Amino acid sequence: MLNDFIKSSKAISDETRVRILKLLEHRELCVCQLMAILEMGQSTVSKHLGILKTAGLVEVRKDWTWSFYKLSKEGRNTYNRNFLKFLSSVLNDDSLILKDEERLREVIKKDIRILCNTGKSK
Amino acid sequence: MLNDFIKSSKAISDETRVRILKLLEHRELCVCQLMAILEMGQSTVSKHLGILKTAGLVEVRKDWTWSFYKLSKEGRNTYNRNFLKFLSSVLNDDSLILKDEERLREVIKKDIRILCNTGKSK
DNA sequence: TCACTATATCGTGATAAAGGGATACAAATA
DNA sequence: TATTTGTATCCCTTTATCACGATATAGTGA
Repeated sequence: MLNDFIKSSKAISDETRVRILKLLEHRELCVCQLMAILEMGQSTVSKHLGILKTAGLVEVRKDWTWSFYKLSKEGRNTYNRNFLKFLSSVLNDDSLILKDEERLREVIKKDIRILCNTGKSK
Repeated sequence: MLNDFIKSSKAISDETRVRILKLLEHRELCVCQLMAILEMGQSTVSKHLGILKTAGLVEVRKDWTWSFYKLSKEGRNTYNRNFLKFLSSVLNDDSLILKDEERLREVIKKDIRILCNTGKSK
């Protein structure tokens, strides 16, 4: 109850996680794509996704070896739909969010196998 | 922009502050009344109120020697009205929130001068 | 089976936040 | 002026959070 609410609001009260959620409003993304857009390490991105998943704000779909994350439609947590709806209505003209969307467009042009390979070690 | 959003969401992602905001939905309250309801130290309550005020979620009215806090109607921060509206629609049947409201009813029965005197030292 | 790849988890150091005691301050009172 | 009162601020300790490197795991392909 209160704990669920706190968990969700803590989840959305981090810049990186808000950026991720705003990106996922456009389409599902895997970890390495998010790494490329956010320019952050793999463990960092993965942990943030874990927090969002634990809060019930996103869900995962395994495809081949990739984990594709997307905004959760239902959400076992009552508040999540409201949080996500609220979030979708704001920050759409924020400069950082716009820059992320710009990078998103670049990233999805590329073949995911090449992107993820070059994204990490050789 | 993003920073304002993060600041507001951080402000509401703490149990004590959510309890305060839910109490302020009913009426304005001074620090010592909140101390009595929350059973927390004066500095703790004051600090939380400071965070809420900085985020623009509450505003203060000085009356005599008391600082009465209430939910801010306008809010320089665009998101606050939405956050407060959202908050008012949830947690109304949470057990802790209900208990706080119970205590609120007891507290507002008492003369504020007596309450605040006994609330602290001697 | 062995190596590779994408992701998850663990451990760590740095930073921030929570709670509370002590102190500072401003307004009211004596 | 000295004192009291309500609140804000400072300092300290404990706990949480962030970012990252290193390691673990699970699935794929040879």
